[in-house]
Order: sequence, then C-alpha cells, then structure tokens
Amino acid sequence: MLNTMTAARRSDGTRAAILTAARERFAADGFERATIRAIAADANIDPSLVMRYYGNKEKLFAAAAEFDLRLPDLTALPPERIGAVLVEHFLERWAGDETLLALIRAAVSHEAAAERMREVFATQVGPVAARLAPDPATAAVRAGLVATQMLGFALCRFVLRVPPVVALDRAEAVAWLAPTVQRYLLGEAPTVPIDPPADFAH
Amino acid sequence: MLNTMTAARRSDGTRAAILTAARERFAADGFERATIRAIAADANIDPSLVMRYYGNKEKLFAAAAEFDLRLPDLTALPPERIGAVLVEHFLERWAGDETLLALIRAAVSHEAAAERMREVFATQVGPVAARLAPDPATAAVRAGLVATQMLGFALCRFVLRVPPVVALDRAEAVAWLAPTVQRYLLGEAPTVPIDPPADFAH
DNA sequence: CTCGTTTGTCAACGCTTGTTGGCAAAACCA
DNA sequence: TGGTTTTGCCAACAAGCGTTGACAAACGAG
Repeated sequence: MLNTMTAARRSDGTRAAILTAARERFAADGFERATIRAIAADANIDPSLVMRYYGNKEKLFAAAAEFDLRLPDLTALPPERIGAVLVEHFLERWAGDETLLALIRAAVSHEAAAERMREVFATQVGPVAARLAPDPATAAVRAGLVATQMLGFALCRFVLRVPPVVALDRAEAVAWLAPTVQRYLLGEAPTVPIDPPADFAH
Repeated sequence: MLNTMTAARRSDGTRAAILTAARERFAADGFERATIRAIAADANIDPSLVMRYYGNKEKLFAAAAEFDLRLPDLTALPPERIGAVLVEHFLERWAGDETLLALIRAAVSHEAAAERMREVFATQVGPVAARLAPDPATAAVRAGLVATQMLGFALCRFVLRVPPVVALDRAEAVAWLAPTVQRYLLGEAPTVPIDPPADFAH
C-alpha cells in the first residue's frame, strides 16, 4: 500500500459501478424493493461484492444518498428575483440527479433516509433562510415551508407523476412556484389570531 | 341467505378489524413493510383469513386506501377566503384519518397506490379548480399545483417530520399556506417568456 | 336433530431476501 | 521467482414473505 489515505484501489471502478446502480435502483424502486441482487446485476458483479465493499444494505444506501443541493450565493441578487432563481436552481439540480429521487422514495418508509432528508434541508436551506428572513427567529419555519413546496413539487412531478404537473415545462413551473418560495423566505410572517375560530360553516 | 345484496355477515367485525389494522400498518410502514402477518396479528386473527376476505395483499390495500377528501362546497364563500377554508379543510381531514398517510407512503413505491392518489386529486380537486379558475383551460394545472403544496406539506409534517413544519399549529399553517393555494386556484396564470433565458449567472 | 355453510386455525409450500464463508484467479511486492 | 493481498464468483444459510389447502368448531336453516 503506497498511499496511506484514499489510495487508488484496483476495485474503484467496481465500487463506483455499484454506487451508480444503487442510486438508480433506490430511485426507481425505493429502499426495500431495490434488492442487493438487482443492484449487483446492474453493476455486472456478484451480490457478495456489494457486501464486501459497503458492509450492508443500510450503509450502501447511506453512501448512495449523499446529496448536496449546491445552493448558489443569493446575496448579490435583486431581492425580488430570489424566489425565481432558487426554484430554477432546484429544478435544474434535480433534473439530472437521481439521488434526490432515491432519497424521497426511501425516506418515506425508512427512518435513516428521512433523517438525511431533514438534515439536507436544515443544514443547506436553513442558513439561506436565516440570511434572508426579515425576522431571523422565523428562519427555520421558512426553510421548512420551502421544503413543503419544493419536495411536494418533486413528489408530484417525479414520483406520483401527476399529469398536469409533469406537463409543466421548466419556465412555467418557475413562474408558478417562484412567488410561493419568495413569500416563504422574504414575506412577512402572518399574524395569527390569538384564539383561532374553532368551528365555522362547512 | 336472506338478503341478496350487502347481507350482514357474521364476519363483518373481523373484516372491519382487518381493514383498520391494515390502514394503521400501511400508514406506519408503507406497502412492502406492512406484512399480512403483522396486520393479522393486530386484528387478532390468522393471516389466512386476510386472504380469504380480501383475496391478496394488493386488493387489501385497495380496500384500505379508499379515500374521500370530502371537499366542502365553496361557491357561497367570499372568494378571498377560499384558500384559507380549503387549507383548513385539508388539515382537519388529514389529522384524524390515517388513510392519507397510508396512501402517500405506499404511492411512493407502488404504482397502483400512485394511480389512486392521482385519481383522488383529479376527480376531487379537479372539479373545484374548474369552477374557480379564471381560465377553465388551466384548471388541471391549478389542481395539480394545489396537490404539490398540500401533499408536500403532508409529506414534511406527517412523513418526514421536519421539525419546524411539525411545530406549526394549525392556524399558523393555514396562515402560511392559504395565500399559496388561493393564488394557485384563483390567481391569474403567469405569462412565461417565449424564449426563457437558457443561462444566467450562478 | 341434521346437514350445509361460514368462520377460524394450523401447518406447510415455494420463493425471495440479506448476508456469509470458502475458493480460484489475478495483481502486486519482494 | 515465490508469497501475500486483492478481487471476484459460487454455493449456501437462516429468516421472512405471500399464499394455499386441509380440517375443526360454530352457526343457521329445514
């Protein structure tokens, strides 16, 4: 072993192939339906190799579901464009990367994946909200609200494939969603009546 | 057999117990992790009875995932309150019923459940949007957009349990979400530039 | 009471799953 | 060259799954 850290191993190609196949399968089938055997078949290797290189299915998923939103710097932007740029960025970031899909599909019935998802939004969207929010105390809620809209869109478009949502081209999607995200991040927090009406006519 | 249709059977209690247990398990674990054996155990009966009464797991799910949004009549409402009333209704409808949760968890990796979900929004929210939209041609998109926000909220609050979204009380949630739904249903459709800018500074 | 039907239990099937250990070839180092 | 490590394949395991069919008890109609 020449290099002590991150030595180039002969098996790196295989490792990468496994990871790629894993992402595809997890994205397409979710955690439980994506089988080690299928992933190994896609990568043209034996299932036991997956175990040797990644320990178990859980750890394989953890390795495959590493996800960076790569949020751009928004500070230099005219404030009224922030929503649009952010939505545009989300859509572009998700279109070419199956990791987010894998994460959503798995997170729904897999606690570790859900935790990863929460983490992504807390650590990556949270700070952005903190810098933009009129009242810093509301930053976490704002980041959460952005998550509801953007994940909801991803859910309907990529997972549930709701036809009219799939039919939207990117510009239309941005035009519809941008004001929402804009308001969640920059709009003033709504004032809630102290004693909300318990009932009203249905 | 006295009555030809919907005769009261001695096993109706068991059937109902199975359905209740099924909804709970599907809601908590998703389609594949919810096992027939576990459902039967919850209902205090033998797994084979589930098969006898519901045929197979697929049909059991179909029976357990029947869902009616019970959308209220909005025609008599002042237009500016529609978003709020609708959001309030969604939240109330979902809080006490595990079916929606089961549907979301299953739909993510189960095509039949996804189809059911699309159906629910197309047939129940679609008509409402058709009656409210300024331009009827945009009704389907509007219903879809409402789905992105409301399902996204349900996803973050009930499934992913994103802390700041869980922390919102119902009135706050309504205050934040109502304007979004209001705009999706009643706002004018955004005009999209014919040739959207392909690139911009990141 | 008696006979047919319904309700429920039990044991087992065939299959798939994640995971393991052994073994052969290839690659590397001396 | 010889010895060690790495890479890969093969066969098998224990467990869990949906599902099936046989059989006993409870029930309802005549």
